Amino acid sequence: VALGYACINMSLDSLNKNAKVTTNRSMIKKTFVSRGSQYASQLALANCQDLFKIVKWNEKMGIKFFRISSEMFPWASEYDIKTLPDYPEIRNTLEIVGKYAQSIGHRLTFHPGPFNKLPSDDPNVINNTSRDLEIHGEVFDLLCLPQTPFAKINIHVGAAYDDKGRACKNFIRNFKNLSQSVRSRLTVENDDKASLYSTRELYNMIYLEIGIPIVFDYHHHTFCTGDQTEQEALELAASTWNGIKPVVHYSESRSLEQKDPSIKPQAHSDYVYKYINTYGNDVDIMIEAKEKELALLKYYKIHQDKVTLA
DNA sequence: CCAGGTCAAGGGAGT
DNA sequence: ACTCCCTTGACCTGG
Repeated sequence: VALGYACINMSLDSLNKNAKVTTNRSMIKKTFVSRGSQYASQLALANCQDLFKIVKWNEKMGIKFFRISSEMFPWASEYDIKTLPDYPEIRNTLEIVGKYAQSIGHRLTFHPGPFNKLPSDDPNVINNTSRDLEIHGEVFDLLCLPQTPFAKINIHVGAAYDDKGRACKNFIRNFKNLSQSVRSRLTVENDDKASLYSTRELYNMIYLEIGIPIVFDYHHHTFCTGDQTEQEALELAASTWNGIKPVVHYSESRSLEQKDPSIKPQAHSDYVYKYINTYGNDVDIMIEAKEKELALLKYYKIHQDKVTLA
């Protein structure tokens, strides 16, 4: 069981402005319009170089699991990465990072954003979604990571349109048009509202049709159980990974942590406190907490007697 | 240097 | 019809 954290390293990101280490350099549209992919290239290269620093920092701390930010290439949908002025250096950097990560057993994953809507009927939406997913596949290929869900690209189904059966059929049809680079890595995650997809629904409507693994999210499960216990849903999801170690997501309620009922219950806490019960299953746990690796290390400290980092 | 306003995308939910 | 929220806050401007 490896513990992981997502996208931002607080320890390195909160250094002073010139020294900060981050993979999230970005820009608003106005800046992209005026400065274009030249500037995007600079930001992307700096992001890739800092990814290496984060992975090395993780290794030093004993952490073996990290979610890469989808903002590494700002405005990536608007250009071809291979045409960037810094492409040779970017490619070289990513190859070094990925091979280093593989050599030390450090797992890297992606979680593209909520605008990816594979169930859509709108060809423009499908184009945008495919484009975004393909970029994630391309970056994993540049990192020389395996075309398996070990390097997962995890998304939500994304829509129900009052007809989950039809939505999932669309999802599957559009899935089949994606490249091998994406299809081989794609996973789906259970949702945090009853109107969307429980683990059981993902199993029946997605996994049984196309065999892609399910990421079980503990916190989401409490809002959308599909009439399964936590253990049942976790084990159903874990059964879909076909030899690759499953990933689960863990977070706790911010509303309870901050003792503020006005915060919506789905929001994530700064830290996590409870022991994460995996019911004896060998899984990697992505801890989704606002304080990132600090939350991970604190969790490890609290539960040191029964938890290992990796 | 800082706080406050703003920011690509699609869908769902609350107003 | 409008606004906010979501993977993951970060960018930019005006003071």
